[in-house]
Amino acid sequence: MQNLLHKLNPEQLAAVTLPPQSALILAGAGSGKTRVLTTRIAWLIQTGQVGPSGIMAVTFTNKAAKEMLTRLSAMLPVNTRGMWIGTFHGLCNRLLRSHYRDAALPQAFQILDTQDQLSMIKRLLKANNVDDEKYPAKDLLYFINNAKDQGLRAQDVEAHEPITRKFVELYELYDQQCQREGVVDFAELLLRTYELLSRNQPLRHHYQTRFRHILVDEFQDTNDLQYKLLKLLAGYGEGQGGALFAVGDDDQSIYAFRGANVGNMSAFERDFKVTNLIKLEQNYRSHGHILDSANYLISYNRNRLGKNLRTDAGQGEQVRVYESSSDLEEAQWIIEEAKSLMADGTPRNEIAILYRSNAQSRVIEHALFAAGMPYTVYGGLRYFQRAEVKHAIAYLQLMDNPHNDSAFLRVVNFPTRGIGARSIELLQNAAEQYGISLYAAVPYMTGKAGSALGAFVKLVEGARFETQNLPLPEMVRVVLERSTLLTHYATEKEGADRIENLEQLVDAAAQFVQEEGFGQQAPAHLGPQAAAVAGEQIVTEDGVAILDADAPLATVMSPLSAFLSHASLEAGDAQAQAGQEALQLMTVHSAKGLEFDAVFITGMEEGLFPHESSSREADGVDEERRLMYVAITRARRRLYMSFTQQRMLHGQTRFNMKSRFFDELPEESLKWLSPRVQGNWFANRKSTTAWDDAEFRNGGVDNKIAKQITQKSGHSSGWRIGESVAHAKFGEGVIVNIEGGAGAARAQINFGAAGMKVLDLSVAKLERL
DNA sequence: TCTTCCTAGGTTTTT
DNA sequence: CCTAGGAAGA
Repeated sequence: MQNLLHKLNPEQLAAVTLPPQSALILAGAGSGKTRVLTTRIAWLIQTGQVGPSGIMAVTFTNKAAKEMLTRLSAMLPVNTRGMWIGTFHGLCNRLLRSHYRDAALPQAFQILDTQDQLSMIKRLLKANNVDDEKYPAKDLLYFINNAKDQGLRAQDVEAHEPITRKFVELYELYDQQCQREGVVDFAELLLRTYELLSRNQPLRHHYQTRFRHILVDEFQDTNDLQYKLLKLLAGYGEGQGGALFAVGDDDQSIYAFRGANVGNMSAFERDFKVTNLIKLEQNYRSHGHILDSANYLISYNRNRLGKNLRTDAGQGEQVRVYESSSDLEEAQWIIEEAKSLMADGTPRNEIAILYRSNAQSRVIEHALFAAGMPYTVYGGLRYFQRAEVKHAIAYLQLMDNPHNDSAFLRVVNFPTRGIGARSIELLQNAAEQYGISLYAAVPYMTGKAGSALGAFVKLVEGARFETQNLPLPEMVRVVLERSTLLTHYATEKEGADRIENLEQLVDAAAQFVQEEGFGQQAPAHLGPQAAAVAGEQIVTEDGVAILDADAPLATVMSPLSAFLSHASLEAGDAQAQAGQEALQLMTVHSAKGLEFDAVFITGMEEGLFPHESSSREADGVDEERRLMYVAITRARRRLYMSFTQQRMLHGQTRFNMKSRFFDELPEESLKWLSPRVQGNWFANRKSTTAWDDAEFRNGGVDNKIAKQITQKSGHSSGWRIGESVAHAKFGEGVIVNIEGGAGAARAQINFGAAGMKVLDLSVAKLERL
C-alpha cells in the first residue's frame, strides 16, 4: 500500500487520503484521474476505514467500470465482488431486480434500448391515431427521455402549449404501456430507482448506511436525475449517508446535448458545502506546446471552475497546422504525414485521425483504402444492435416475458411465416380491446390469421419447454435453430456474416454464464439458501424482511433474464478491432479518455468545428471549444491541425473559413506548414505535392472536381472562388461564388459571423490574405 | 409478400 | 453524396 501512495504526486496523494467527507476533485486531462479513484478505494479499504461492501463507485461506461475493477484487483488482495462498481444503469438494474416488488415491476422486467423505445413510441402514436407529421415519434422520444433525465413524470411536466400538452398526454400513455408490457427504458431504470428510494424510507436508510463512500467518475457528465440519485444515496438533507467523492473536469464536458449538466459540479460544491476541492493539474501525457495550446484555448471559455495543466515533459514540438485546397488533398496530406511518422518509428495504432462529425470520415477512408493503409473506424453498430442478433434476442425475450410487444412484433413474422400486416392489425385491435399484450391476445384470433399466430405461440412455448432445464448457451443454440433464423440466413446472399454473428451469441452466453457465476444449478433451488448467505436483511415498513441487493444476480433472477439485461446494458464492441495495427479514425467525442502519440485534428473550419448548429444554442460555442480542448489533449508528442478551402458536404461543395479556434491558440506554439497560396493554387499544388498521384488523376469523382477547380480557378476579375479575403467592415471571409464579367463582377463572400454578402468587386475594397 | 423506386434528411453517444 | 425508411408495383 505504501508503495501505491509513494507513486502519487502531492495533489494526488492529498485527494486519495482525504478524510471521509464529500470532496470534489478537478482532474485535468491526463492527470491520473483513474489512478486517484482506484487508489482512493484501495486506501480506504486497506486502512480499515471501510469494508468492500461499503464502497459504491459509479461510471458512465462499462469500459470505465471494467478498467476500474481490473486496476483495483491488481492493487488489493480483496475480492472485488462485494464492491458496487458499475454504471449508473447497471447499479440501478441490480437494485430494481432485488426490490422489484417495491418498485412495482415484474422480476423479469426487460430493458428497452433506444431502438426498441422508438418502435414502441411509433406503435403508440399509431394506436392513438396521432398525426406523426405534427407529433414526430423522434420528438416524442426526445421529450420523454428529457423529462425522465430531469426526474419528471408526465404529471410533473409543465405544459403551456398545445403540442407540449399532447406530448405530456402521450408520455403518460407510454409509461402505462411500458408497465403493461413489463419493460423499462434506460432513463426509467434510474427514475424508478430514484422513486423507489425516495418513497421507501427503510430501504433508503439501509443503502445510505451501507455505502459509506460513493465515488463518481466523470462527474461533469451527470444529468439532473443522476445527481438527484447521488444526493439521495449520500443522504443529502437527512444527515446520514456516506461521503460523495466526485471526480470530474468541467473543461471536458461535451455531452450537454444528451442531458449532462456541468452545473452539477458547482451545485455539488454548494449543496454539500465542499471544503475539499483539489485540482489535479500535473499532466503526464502531453508535451508543453500541446498543453499550452489547450490551456490558451480553453481560457476563452467563461464560467470555468478554473485550472491550468502543466507538464515536466518539456516543450516538445510545435503544433503543425496545414491548409489544404480540398478535402481530398487534406486526406492525401494526412497519408503522407502518417507515412513519415511511421517511418520515424511511431506505431500505426498510435496515430489517430479525429474529426467533428462522422460524415467526414468517408473521404479519409477512401484515400486510406486507395493507399493500402490499414485503418480502423470507431463507432458504428455494436454487436447486440445488429439486426440478426436483435432478432435472436427477441425470441429469447419472448420466452422470458411473452408480454414484450416490441419483441413480439420484431419476430412474429421473421423469418416470414405468413403473418401479414392485416393479421397484425386484427391482433392489435384485440389486444387493445382487452387491454392485454399481443401474445395474450392470440387465443382470441380466429381463422387463418388465428392458426398462423397460434403456430407462432406454439413455437415460442415449445422452445421454452424444451430449454427450461438447459444451460443458457444450449438454450441459445436451440432457439437459433427452432426460430429457423440460421436456415433463413443460409439462403440469403450476404447471410454468412450474419450466421457468424448468430453463432457468436452462443459464445457470448457461455462467457456470460462463466463471468457472472451462474452455475449449472437451476435458479429455482437457489432462493432460500442463497438468501441465508448473501446480503443483509432489511426490515421494511410493513415488517417484511427482505434481502438487500448484494446477493449475486444468480440468486435473484434466471440466467436468461440476466443475460437479456446484459445484452441491453452492454451493447458490446463496435466491430473494428481487427487486432492488427491500424490507423485510428474516430470522432472527437469518441476519442475522449484515449491518448495517442500523434493526433490529427481534421476539418478545422467554421461551420464544421465549431459546428454551425452550435451557434444556435446558448453556450454552444463554449461546448465546441471544450470539444476542441478534448481533441488537443489526446496527443502525447505530436499534434496536427488541418483545414481546407473547399469541402464536399451533403453533395455540395462548401467553402469555409478556417476555424475561429486558430485565433485562440498561442502563435508561438503553432507551426504553419503551408503558406497561403496566391493566385491559381491548383496549378501550383499539382506539381509540388502528392497531387499528381495517378489514383487522384484517374479517379472518377476526383477528376470531376479537379476539372471543376481548373475551370473556376481563374476568373477574369482576377479573383477566384475559395480565396480568403479581408474586408474593412466584415472582416475575414471566403469567396464562395463570382458572377458577371471582368468589368461588372460581383462576388458572393462568406464572412462567417458577419454572414453571407454579395459585393461588387470593382467597388468593394478587398484584401488578399 | 417481396421488390424497387423515391424522398427526406444528414452533429456529437452511452446506457 | 449517401443512407434509411416509406410507399407503390410484381
